Amino acid sequence: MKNPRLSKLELRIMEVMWDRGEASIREVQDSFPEKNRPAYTTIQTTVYRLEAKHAVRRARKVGNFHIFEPAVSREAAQSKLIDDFLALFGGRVQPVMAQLIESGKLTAADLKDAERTLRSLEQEEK
Amino acid sequence: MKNPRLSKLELRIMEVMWDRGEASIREVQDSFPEKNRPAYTTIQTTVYRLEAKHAVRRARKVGNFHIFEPAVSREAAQSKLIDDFLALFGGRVQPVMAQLIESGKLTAADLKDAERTLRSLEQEEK
DNA sequence: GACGTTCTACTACAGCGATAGTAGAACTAC
DNA sequence: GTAGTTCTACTATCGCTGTAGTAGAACGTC
Repeated sequence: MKNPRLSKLELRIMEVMWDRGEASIREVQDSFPEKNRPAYTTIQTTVYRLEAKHAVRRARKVGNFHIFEPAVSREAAQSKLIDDFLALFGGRVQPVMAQLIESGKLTAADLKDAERTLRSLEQEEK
Repeated sequence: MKNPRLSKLELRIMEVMWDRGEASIREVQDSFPEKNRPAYTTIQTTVYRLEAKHAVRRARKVGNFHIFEPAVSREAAQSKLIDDFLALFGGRVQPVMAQLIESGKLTAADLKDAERTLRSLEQEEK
C-alpha cells in the first residue's frame, strides 16, 4: 500500500501533482496536449485509483470540485519504478548500463554528469 | 509486431530461450525454482503468446513435443524494454541516473565500468 | 497392442489499466 | 429562481497478463 506501483497514465498525472503541489481533475486534464487529450472522466477514474492507492489525497474542496495533492514523493515513486525495472534484469545495474551505452542513449557527457552527482552526494554525507 | 513488448513472465521465459538457444515448454518450466513454479499450462499459454508475438518460433518437433527458439534477440528485447522505461522519464536518461545514484544502486565502480565499456565501444567504431 | 504418461490445443477467468458514458448534484450567471 | 455548465460518483467495457483446467492425441514400455 505504501509506495504503490504506478502505471504510465498514473505517473503522468502524478507529474502534474508534483510539479504544481496540487491540482484539480480539470487542471490535470488540461495539462495534456489538446491533440490526444483523454476524456475528463478518464482522468477522473485514474485520479480516483491513485486515491485508492494512497498516492494522492483530497486536499480541499473549492466550489463543487476537489483539489488533490500528492501523498507520495516523486523520489519514492521513481525509486519504486526503478526497482521494478531493475528486477527485470535480475536486479543488476550493469546489464542496464551496458544496454544504455550500446544503444547510444548514455553518452560520455552523461557519465561525467553522473560522476559529478555521485561526488556531490558523497560530499553531503560527510 | 517486430520487437514486441514483453511482460515479466514472457521475459523470464525468453531468458531461458536466449541462454540455451532453444527449449521445450517442459524445460522452461523446470527452469523455475521448485518453490513457486507455475503450472505447465501457464508456461505453455505464455509461450504460445510469445509465438503469436513472433518472439519465439517452433524450431522442431521431438517425440510428441515442440522445441522453441528465440525469434528476437536479447539485445533487441532489452532495448525495447529500456525505451519503454525511459519514456516514463520523458525519454531522458539523466533523471534515471540521478535516481540510481541517490538510491545507491549505482556506485563509483559501476561508473568506472561503464566508462570502460563506452571507451571500448568507441574503439570498435573506428 | 493396452496402459499409463506427457503433450498439445483450446478454453476460462480474474485483476489491472485505459477508456469513457450516464445520472444526478452543485454551482454560476442572469 | 431558472437555465446552462461543471463536477461527482458510479458503471461499463476492452485488452493484456498470469493463472490454470480439460479433452484428446501421441508416445514409450512391456
